[in-house]
Amino acid sequence: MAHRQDQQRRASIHDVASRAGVSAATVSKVMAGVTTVKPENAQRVFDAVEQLGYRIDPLASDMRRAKRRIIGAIMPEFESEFFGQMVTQLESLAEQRGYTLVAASSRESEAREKEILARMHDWRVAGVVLAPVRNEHGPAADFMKANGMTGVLIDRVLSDDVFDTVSADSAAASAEVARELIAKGHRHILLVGLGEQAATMRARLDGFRTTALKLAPDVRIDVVLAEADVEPLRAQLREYFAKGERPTAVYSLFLKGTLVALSEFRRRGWHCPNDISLVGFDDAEWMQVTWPAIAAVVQPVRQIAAEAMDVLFRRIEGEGGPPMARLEPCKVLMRESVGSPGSGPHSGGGNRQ
Amino acid sequence: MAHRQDQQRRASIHDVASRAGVSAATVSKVMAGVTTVKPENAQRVFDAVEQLGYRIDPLASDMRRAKRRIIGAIMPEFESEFFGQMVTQLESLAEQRGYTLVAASSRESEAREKEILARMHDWRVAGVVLAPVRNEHGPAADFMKANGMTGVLIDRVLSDDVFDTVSADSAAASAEVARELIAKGHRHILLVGLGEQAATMRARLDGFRTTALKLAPDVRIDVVLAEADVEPLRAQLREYFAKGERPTAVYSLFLKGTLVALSEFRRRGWHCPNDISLVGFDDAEWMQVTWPAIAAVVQPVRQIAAEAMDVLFRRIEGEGGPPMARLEPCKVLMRESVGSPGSGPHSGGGNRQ
DNA sequence: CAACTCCGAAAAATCGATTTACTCATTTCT
DNA sequence: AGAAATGAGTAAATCGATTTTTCGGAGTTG
Repeated sequence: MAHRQDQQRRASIHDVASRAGVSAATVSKVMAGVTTVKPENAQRVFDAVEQLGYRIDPLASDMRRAKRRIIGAIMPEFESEFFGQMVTQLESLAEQRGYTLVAASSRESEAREKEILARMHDWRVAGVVLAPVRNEHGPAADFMKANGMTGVLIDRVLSDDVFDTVSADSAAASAEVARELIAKGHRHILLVGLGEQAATMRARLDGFRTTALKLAPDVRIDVVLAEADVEPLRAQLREYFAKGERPTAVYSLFLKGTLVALSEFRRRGWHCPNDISLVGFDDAEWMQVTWPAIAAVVQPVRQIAAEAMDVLFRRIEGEGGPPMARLEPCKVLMRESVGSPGSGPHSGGGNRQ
Repeated sequence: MAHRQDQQRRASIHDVASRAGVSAATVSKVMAGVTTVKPENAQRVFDAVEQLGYRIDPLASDMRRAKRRIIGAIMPEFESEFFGQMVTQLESLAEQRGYTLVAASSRESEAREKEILARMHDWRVAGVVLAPVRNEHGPAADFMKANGMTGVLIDRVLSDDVFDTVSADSAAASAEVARELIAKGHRHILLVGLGEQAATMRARLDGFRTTALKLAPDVRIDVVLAEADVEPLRAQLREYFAKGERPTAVYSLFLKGTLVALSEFRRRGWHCPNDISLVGFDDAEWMQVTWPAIAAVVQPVRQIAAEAMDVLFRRIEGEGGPPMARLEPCKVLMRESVGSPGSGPHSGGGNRQ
């Protein structure tokens, strides 16, 4: 039982040492599980530890080593299920290896990303899991390279010449979406994306286009790409529909795009899947309880997190070799928001609002 | 310009000191902004700092003080918008004061909650923001009290005899929901909740019931309360409807309950608001883009975070006085999922699945 | 029996800052 | 003028561990 010290300062290794009648070095060895300690002394140490409720101070413990047992995680935001689950996973994996995870949100800003990184460098973190705002070529990755930091890039990346990367296999998933939509008879499809995340978006776009065109050379694929923010995307989308464009299906290349598409459908009084079909990259819990349920590409969060931490720790332990670029396979959940064109009333441009 | 040190170890305060031709103590004073330093020496220090790219090592800097400049945050989960926004806010507020936020997820487990707390105690965090899994009377709060930790409890709490608490004003919000539903003519309303979070749930429940009964003494209020988990709630809800119960409105007292209610409506082919009205405690981004948009109580995340950090730092700085229990007002967004009973086809127990 | 190797443990150095105590000069006050 | 107060700075102690070095004694060897 170890109470009674309460608010006063906690027992240090020296307190344990003097209580056990040994030196601090011996206590340190016992705690580290070194075998060259006389069993009798080890027992005295254990007893003292028990009586004083002693626990190693991780801060002091990390002081001497060049790399502290801290992993930094930088995510663009914490508000979505994807990054929420990602942080949960990363934290759990770091903890399993005796590391502390310090997570920070770059709030979709590259400037902040770099600031956070500098702070983590100050903390001398052993490694960083960076989900860049834009892609692998931003200032954050440069900073990491310039300062010789150990890290792994995830999510909005494809490959890098210095860091390992782990992301969802956007191209393959998009190809599958293409197969499904073409098979359902869609021949006029709108893709909605964000230009900033260049490589990933391109992979999703090309993955879709290549497969769609192969299966149906006559398919018409329109693309609405906003530069950086979501609101401009809404405006562009509105303009696109205002021109009278009437695709039979929309494939949103990212989560917020799915929200925007849905709300634009609402404005016009279009219902899925009768008036238009919808598939979104990235799944969310609500998508299966709404009516209709929204079809989505499910990213393998756990695998991405596990793989990222795996390769990160291998690098921390000094493993060499060229950086690897992992792509983890997604699942595509075709739900009610996808149907065949023309199977419903297809009410046309009625505007409800 | 400070590059060129790259992977080798970073400059320490002694490196700066010798380059500037002063002692480490002087460098420390300059960095801390102490005025009793000759301007000339201060300048030499600044120059050396610039040239070496020196930055204080927060770990070493914290070594001596009893309370490190770290704030711990423990949330039940990271996957929901509410806690995601909360962590983002808390991180931002901690950073503003020069503190580092270490966030951890208890994953809805009180056992884990206590483990995390023990680890944070090891880190000698200056303070903890705890959003308990259950309520303010769990083992985690006990641990904090037993060890004299500084902290503030948020979200699923009402008040405590030791710690300050900050949460949404559940009762007032629920009273407003009651007013709205009664005004719309509802006289048979189902409340859906989770028993584990006793006090908060009770506040929402009582807040609703009191006001509803005052305005319409003839109202019938049913309650389906699951003990701990969400799946049992689904089963109970299914059983409730299977009995032939047919309330005209459902008020879910927590987010997951809203999801469950919606999916049960789906199973039976009921649409909002024609067949049944729905209001949920806790808002989410998707709720305004689905059809119908789901009415919800919006919790004041920013205010809760700001108030929590405010009072926490006051306590860290030694402010005494009895613990305070803050309740922050919510907003109620009445959206399309709420209508008047009998205004639609009210199709009865049609089962789609 | 002296020289040598091992073992286990203690003493001391180290990590990178902060803080205390103390040393000279200057001022300031009486 | 002499005492006290202030200024500016340094050396050393400190925080709580880990790691390196040193040391005493037991056991081996020639």
